[in-house]
Amino acid sequence: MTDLDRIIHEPVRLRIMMVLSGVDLADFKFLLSTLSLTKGNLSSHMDKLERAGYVEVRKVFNGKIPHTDYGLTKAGRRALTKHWLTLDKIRALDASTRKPD
Amino acid sequence: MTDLDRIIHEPVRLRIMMVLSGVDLADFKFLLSTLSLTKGNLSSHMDKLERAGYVEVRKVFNGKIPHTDYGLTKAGRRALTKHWLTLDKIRALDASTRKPD
DNA sequence: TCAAACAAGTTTGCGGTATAAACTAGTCTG
DNA sequence: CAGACTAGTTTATACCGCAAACTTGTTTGA
Repeated sequence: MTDLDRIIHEPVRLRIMMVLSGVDLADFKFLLSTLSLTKGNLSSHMDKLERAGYVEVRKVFNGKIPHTDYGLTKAGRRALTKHWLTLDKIRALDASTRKPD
Repeated sequence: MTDLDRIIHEPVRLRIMMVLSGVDLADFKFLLSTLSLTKGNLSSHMDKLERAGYVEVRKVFNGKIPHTDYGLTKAGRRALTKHWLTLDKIRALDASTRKPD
């Protein structure tokens, strides 16, 4: 009940997921500059999110230049919503474990 | 601004901090059963929190039996409050990065 | 034309860490 | 006094985040 999904909980990925939740698609460069990450770091996080089934990757060519877009999947949106609910529960733990007077 | 303190962010420690924030002191056994951890796991997390200056450890003898109590320090309470504020900011990221229509 | 610079990511290596199992130091019980 | 119990601590392992180095291909300039 208070179990956090570590795929999403990782600070960088939590921010990635939140940014993606606000748009339909975001490309690599946009995420890179929005979140101030190195390319390697972003790449490996996106890979993890894709393997988890939380983001969908769409690779296309704009003319001759490769371009990568990312978007949340349904499962990703669900998992993100659930994650915040779980955090809310943890946030309420102080009251629920306080010893009675 | 959206930088999370990894000492606190770790799921088990976030729960430990929240439980401690609801009481003056909690002992090892209480935390162990409340959070369903192994002793080794709890011990090393408490060590990390102590080194970070977020919890204070009080070791006493109840008769001949050793007893360990933990409580949040002022710095610990401050850091925990700040952590939730930072999470609130991340939670608002979807709105702030959404592209204008 | 062909080398140097650039673009868009991916792979690799390193340092750090969460976890449970094994251990420690001391106490109680039969 | 041997074996079980208490209350933790230390150790070993397997995983993981991060930046640097690499890859594959394209554009520029001399």
